[in-house]
Amino acid sequence: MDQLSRTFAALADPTRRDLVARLASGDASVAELAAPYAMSLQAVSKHLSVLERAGLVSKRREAQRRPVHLEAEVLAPVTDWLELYRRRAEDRYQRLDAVLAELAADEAYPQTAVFARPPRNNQPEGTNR
Amino acid sequence: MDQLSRTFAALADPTRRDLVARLASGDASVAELAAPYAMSLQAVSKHLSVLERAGLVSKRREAQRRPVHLEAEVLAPVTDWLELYRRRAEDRYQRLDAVLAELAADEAYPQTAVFARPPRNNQPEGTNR
DNA sequence: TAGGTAGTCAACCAGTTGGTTGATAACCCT
DNA sequence: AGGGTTATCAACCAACTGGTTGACTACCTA
Repeated sequence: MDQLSRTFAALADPTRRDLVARLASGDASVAELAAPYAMSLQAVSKHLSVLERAGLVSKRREAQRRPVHLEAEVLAPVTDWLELYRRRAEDRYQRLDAVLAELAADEAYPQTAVFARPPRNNQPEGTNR
Repeated sequence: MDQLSRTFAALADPTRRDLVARLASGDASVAELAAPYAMSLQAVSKHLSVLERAGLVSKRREAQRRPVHLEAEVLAPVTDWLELYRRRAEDRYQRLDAVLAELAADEAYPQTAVFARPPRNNQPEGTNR
């Protein structure tokens, strides 16, 4: 699985998002993190492993404790990806408005023209999971 | 499953992200979308259903075709969530720098003090899946 | 009206996920 | 040395995911 997929997948769980949210205001041990939830410590530990494999979190060692630290930088590529396509779709929308206005001014048959695009041929970054 | 989880989960797959990327530059039919991939039309149709349940995409009806349209607005809450915690962690990091500088100026034992936080007690938005 | 095209639905399968319990490791403190 | 904490590891389980194939529906067109 690629990095971006791992990050999105890691954040696709309410408990894990809550962990990230809490870690944003400071490091905490596994037991501290686990306390509020109605699930076993092991389950929380697993959630933290998922976050760790996604690079969202790191643990250092301090006696028996394993203080967890949020690595917030890795959120940046995710935001970038989202912004890229949000913006692109928005731009296209505005261009569409312009095109429609122009068509209306000319003579115009409806939106079918907008719809016929040259077939693209890009592969996804990696199709397997 | 909550909305945010559905959206993150929908984007946690390279094929689905590629679909979103391609749809950002214009609507397309299911067959058009499926063409580049080495998987069945049904598989792509399933991916589109996932995107649709997440609200990222809508289909209209046009003869036999089902042109798919990207609903880019729903990306906004995701970006918002990410930005909130990225920024919060960043702020804390800078505050930490300040604190450490001050401690160093005073006398200071290491970062253990930063570590002891009052135990929080918030539940995640919904723990079940 | 018959046939091709576009798409969905249903059943199935292997692998992953999110949780459980029990055992074990590593460390601090008497 | 022994006991209590903190955390991980391992085995297990039910539910979900991402893919397959086959059958079906809906529509256009000759």
